[in-house]
Formats: sequence, structure tokens, C-alpha cells
Amino acid sequence: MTDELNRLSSDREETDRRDSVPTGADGVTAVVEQTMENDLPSIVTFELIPDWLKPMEEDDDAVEGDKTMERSTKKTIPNILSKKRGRGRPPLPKTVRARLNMIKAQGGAVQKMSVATINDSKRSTARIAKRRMSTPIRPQHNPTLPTGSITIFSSPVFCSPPRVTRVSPLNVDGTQRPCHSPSLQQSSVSQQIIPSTAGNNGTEMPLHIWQGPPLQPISPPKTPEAFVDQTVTIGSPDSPDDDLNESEPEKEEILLLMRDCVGCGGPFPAEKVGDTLCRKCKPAEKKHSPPNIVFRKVGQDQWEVGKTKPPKKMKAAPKYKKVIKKDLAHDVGGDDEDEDDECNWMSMKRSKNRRMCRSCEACLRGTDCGVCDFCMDKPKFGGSNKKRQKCRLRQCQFQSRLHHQVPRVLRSPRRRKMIKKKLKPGQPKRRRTTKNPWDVDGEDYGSDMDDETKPMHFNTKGTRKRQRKKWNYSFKEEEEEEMFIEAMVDEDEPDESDSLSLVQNEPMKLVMDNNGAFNVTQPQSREIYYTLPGVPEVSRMLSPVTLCNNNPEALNEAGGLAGPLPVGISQNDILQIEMVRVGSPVSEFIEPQNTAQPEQQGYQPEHTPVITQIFSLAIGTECDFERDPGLMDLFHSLRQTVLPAHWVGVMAKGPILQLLQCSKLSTMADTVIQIEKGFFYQISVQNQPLLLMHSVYMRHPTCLTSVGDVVSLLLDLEGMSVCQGHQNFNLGTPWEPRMCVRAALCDLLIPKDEEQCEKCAHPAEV
DNA sequence: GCACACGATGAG
DNA sequence: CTCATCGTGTGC
Ligand SMILES: [Zn+2]
Ligand SMILES: [Zn+2]
Repeated sequence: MTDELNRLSSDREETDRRDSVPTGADGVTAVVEQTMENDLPSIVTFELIPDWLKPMEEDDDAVEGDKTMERSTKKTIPNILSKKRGRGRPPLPKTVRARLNMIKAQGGAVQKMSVATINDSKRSTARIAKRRMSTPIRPQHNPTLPTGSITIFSSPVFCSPPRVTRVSPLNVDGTQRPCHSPSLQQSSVSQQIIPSTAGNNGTEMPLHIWQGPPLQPISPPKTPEAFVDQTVTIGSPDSPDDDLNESEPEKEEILLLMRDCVGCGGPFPAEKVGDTLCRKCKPAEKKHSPPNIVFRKVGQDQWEVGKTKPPKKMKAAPKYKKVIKKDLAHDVGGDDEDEDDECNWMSMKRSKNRRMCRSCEACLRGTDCGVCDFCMDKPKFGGSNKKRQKCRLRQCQFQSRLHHQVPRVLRSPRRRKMIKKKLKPGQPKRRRTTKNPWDVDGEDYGSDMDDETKPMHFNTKGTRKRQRKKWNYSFKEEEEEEMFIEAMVDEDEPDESDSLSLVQNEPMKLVMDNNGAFNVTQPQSREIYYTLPGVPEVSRMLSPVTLCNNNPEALNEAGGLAGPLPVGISQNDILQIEMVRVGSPVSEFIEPQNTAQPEQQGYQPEHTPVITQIFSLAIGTECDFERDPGLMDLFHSLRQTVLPAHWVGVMAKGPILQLLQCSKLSTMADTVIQIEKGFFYQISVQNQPLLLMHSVYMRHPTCLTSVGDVVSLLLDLEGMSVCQGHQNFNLGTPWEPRMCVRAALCDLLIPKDEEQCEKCAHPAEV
């Protein structure tokens, strides 16, 4: 408990902290923290609250409510930015750092110099071997990965990459680069982030800040020189090579000739001209086990394949140090590479390095979120240090072992249940901690008192107390190209209803991307894809979004499939929205979430379909997102209103109040209502605006100024369905799915009893 | 197979 | 010595 208490307290603190933080880009940490508020311990209800909104902040621990705050006392705001030591974030080699500094100070010229120097150095011959086994890409960095979306990491089962891609407009455009090349990311980051953030908050160093400087300038493709610099050299103190070090005070800087070991095939620093075996393969050390295959980065996107020995201990030989360096641009990501090289070549340093790709957002992240379970476990955050794991946000997306699990985010709780079947209907579910850092799971919120909340002695089992936590949402922070938020909406049904179709249970995703589009998708089956064009471009960074829907019943009805819900089931019934932040860190909480939350909780702790939080992902730009009093009022009113089933209000930057039908089962699943300032509204179906002459508009006022108007419209819409268009069987190849084509003037929304509008029914005529 | 707790261990 | 975490035994 204490831990949890601590955590909780820490969470709170964070929020507080956050408040102090100016707006700014730094939001990464801040954002998270803020979310904590939702977690207010006092109420179990939290769980119900759309966890997704509670970004990382809350872990189960936080959720657990009662915690007191021992932590608060201890906790001082840990320096998130502080460098991780030891196994922590691999620090740049001193030399590298020094060089970087020099470079910074002197400018690009330095880089070249350094390079030259290196080359000139004694072992100038080195590097030849490098290219031999080059591979285009490092395995982990899957070229195809959509950079931005979380879905990428999600389990195959639930999400298919394609889908993901679709979800994010960014991905769609293809603008994003699959590769995780640091440079790319960096550049993107810098572009988006830096401008706005510039120096706003002093308190926390925003990610961009520390990354930015070096990156920005260089973000563009690396120059050849840069690569050169990256050469890694290894030397052992003992070895003759040491003399090489000479110029550099630090041995690390030595440049060695890299060769492929005849014995193991791995690259190694040749100590002598005739060396053919790496140290390990030399007589004395040959015993080593089979070499591991490692990848070494040779160029921007090139990787060399090499082999190294298993992490053995290099201790005996004082560590080899690598040298090198690269220009700053690489630094950000580059340093990663250095490190990688080192690790790989050396002997895979082991643990940590293996768990870091160094180029993903997580790896690049320098700060602990302070709100995730792992962070909260840290003493610096007032935790008990039991878990001893890296911040969730810093867990490598590619190599963290914690990661490889299927992100729950993508799974529907229900499915899990079905699979596991461990839980009995009606029984409180156990909360599980997700190992996958990125895992976002909305499940289990309903079970208030889980093991976790209970004191340890309550645990049925033995010595170890099992904590069940879950991440409501995971987000990738960092700006980069993928700045968008994904929210997972799971419609869960009561346990009893397990038998019900899976489809309904499939989670829907709400995605806010850089383009400002808010998308809702259902990962699994057919996707429901919403795009709300209305959001201003400016808001691309990530507009703050607030969702609301206080109607518990509506949720329960979800899909109408769910039968009567058992009282206790509520947790499953709730509409869960998990938010995954892919792009930039959430910078702030602009919204009065506090106010909203309490209310909701009060209303329906259990079913809480309500999602109310505003996130500002904008990195630097915190958005000032303009708020239109009128709209906000309407929004707040809607919040307190029971909207027709599954309609959720979303306050997006613009400001635009958007109403989304979150149930894919609804005929209005693809429909979005956007209310702008002045209450003018627009209805879009599958991203297409309804023609102004549509009868729906005729039936309702031009402006939706009141809740009544909105509800009325929603009800009206519920009586309609989406035009299926006309199927063109002649088009496309046989194996292609049939194409449904809508007439240019398609009504989009038609009476429920009809399948298609007139225009689509008789395309020719139209 | 997963999650937890904690020993182990490299880096400062 | 401390910190940050990785890797792993163990309970589930
Ligand atoms: Zn964290
Ligand atoms: Zn990584």
C-alpha cells in the first residue's frame, strides 16, 4: 500500500507541479502529470472514468485511491531530465559529449575537424571492414512502421498495421517516414516543437529543448561526414593500441581498425595489422559461446551485420571504449547509435543496451514521466523501488522486453476475457499490471478494490503482493512526425455478455492527429473511420480534446447487443477510451478537468462513459486554444446531459465541439457533428460533409445553441443510417472487395429503412 | 506466459 | 556509494 500511496501522492504532486509549469512544449512530463488529477484517489469511480484520458498518469496505483501521501513529503519533483546513470539512459560517451559541446560552441566546422582528426589518427585504416555486411536497415527499425501511431506496436491480432496507418492521416499521406532514423525524427521534432516551445518553461526541460538544439540544425539528412565520424573504435587499455589514445586523454577516443573476426565473424578492433581474431576468439578466449548477431549502424540507414559474443563480461579487459562521434545531428539519435555500436561491437553490453534501440521516441526520451507505474515506483517519485523499471514512456518501443507484449490498447477487454476466461462474470476482475510499457489497457477499471488497493496482507498469496495495475493509456511522447493522439474506445460489455459478438467489443480508436483530424476507428473489424476536418491546422500539434458523455446507459446499450447488465459489471460496460499519445507529449491540461471529473464521478462512477480531459499535446505550443465561451458552455452542458447512446462530445481545438458516435454498432458510427463558434454546425459522414441541402439541416436550426438542439439532432440522426452507396461490381479486380461508390451528391445520411439515397440508387440519373 | 519483486550490475 | 534498471526466479 505504501507504495501505492506514495505513488498516488506523487501523482498529485505532479499535477501540482504541472500547474506551475508554463505551457509550453515541455509538456511531455507535464501532461502526464496532469492527468493524474483524474485519478483522484477519493473515488473508486475513477476507474470508470475514461482512463484513456488519464494518460499515463495513472497507473493503477494511482487509481487505487486511498493512498495517502507519504510521498508528498519525500517527493520533490525529481529531476526528470536528469540523466540516467548506470543502466539508465546510456549517457553519451564523454568524448562524444565533449565533442558535441565543441561543436555547439564552434559550429559545424568542428565536426569535420573531428572527423579528420580521427581519420588521421593512427589507425586510419580502420573501418574497412565495416561495410561488408551492411544491411539496409536495422531489423528493429522496421521501415514500414508508421511512425506515429501506436498501433504499430499493437498486437497483430487486434490491429493490423494497415489499419493503423489509415487511422493516422499522417501515415496515410506517406509523409511520414517509416524509418526511425533519428535524424528524421529529430528534424520533424524540431520543426514542430521548437518553434513554439522555445524557452517557455523553465521548470522542466522539455524534450525538445534538450534534443532540439543539436538536432535542429542538422535534422536534415546527415552528411557523409557524419557517418564517418560515427566510426567506432575499440581499444583495450592493455593493448598496444592504447598508444593510439594518445591524442585523446580518454582512451575512449581511440580509433581502431575494425575487422571481421575470422573466428566469430564479428567486427573487432584489430590491434595489429595481422589480427584476424577478435579478442574473444583469440586462444584464450575462444571459449565464448556463439556470437550474437549485431547490427551496427554504418550510415544513416545502413546497418552492418556483425557478430559479437554474448554479453560476457568485459570487465576483465577494461571496457573498450568507443570513440567517435558524430555530429550533433546524430546526437540525438546519433548518440544512440554510438551507443549501439559500442554495445554491439563490444559485447552487447547487455541489458540495457539491448533494450534500447536508441532511436525510438522512448529511447530518445530523456525524462521520466513521473506518473507511470514504474516512475512511481522510483524512490525519486516517492515509490518503493520494487519494480525498478524504466519509465513506461522510456521503454524502448522496439526492444524493450516489456514491450513486446501486445499492447492492450489494441485489445478489447472483452477479448481478453474471453481468452483468459479466468475471470468469472460478476467477479471483480483483477487488475493486471501491464508489462508492456506501451500497453494501454482500459480494462478493469471497474474493479475497484483490486489486489492492489488492498493491503498486502490481503493478498491471497504468499510473499509477494501482486499489484494489478493497468495502464489506461499509453502514449508515446515526443513530438516527431507522429504527433497525434489516439484514443482507444472500448466498448466493453458485461462479463455476462461475453458470449456476445466480439465485434461489438472491438475497441474503437479515437485518433487526433497532427492534421487536426479526429478519427475514430475500430481496429478490428471494419473500421470506422472518422475524420474531422474542422480542426484548424494550427491545432495540428494536438489539439486539446475533451470528450464527454455522461450517459451511462447509453453506453450500456452499446450496440444494443448487450443484454441487461448485471449491476456489478459496470466496469466492463463502460465505454473505455484509452488514449495513446503518439506524438508529442501532452503538455498541459488546460481543462477544468477537475471540475468535470468530480461531477461525473458523482453521477456514475460505474459506467462512466464520460471522458473529460483536455490534453494539449502540442509540444511547444501549448495551445492557447481558444475557447469559445459559448461553445464551452454548450460543451459543459452536454457533459451533464445524457446524450443519446454512445454519442460523445469532444472539444477540439478550434474550438470545435464535436459530437461523435462512438459505437460502431450505431448506424451513425461514421457520423460526426462539428459545432463551431457561433454554434454553426456541420455534419460529416465518413469524413464527408453532408450537403447543405440535406434534409437534416432543414429539420434543425442553423445553430445548435442548446443542448436540446443537439440532442434533437442526435436523435434525428439516430433515426438515420449511412447511405451505402451503390456497389459497383464491374469495377476492380475480382479479388478486390466490392466497391461501394457513392454518388457525388450522395445524401450520406438516409432514413434507416433505406439502403441508399436516391442518388446512389440511380447514379446514372443523378 | 505474465507480472512482480528483487538481486545484480554498469555508470557516475 | 548511489542510481537506474536489467534479468530472472517465483507465484499465478
Ligand atoms: Zn514514467
Ligand atoms: Zn527504442
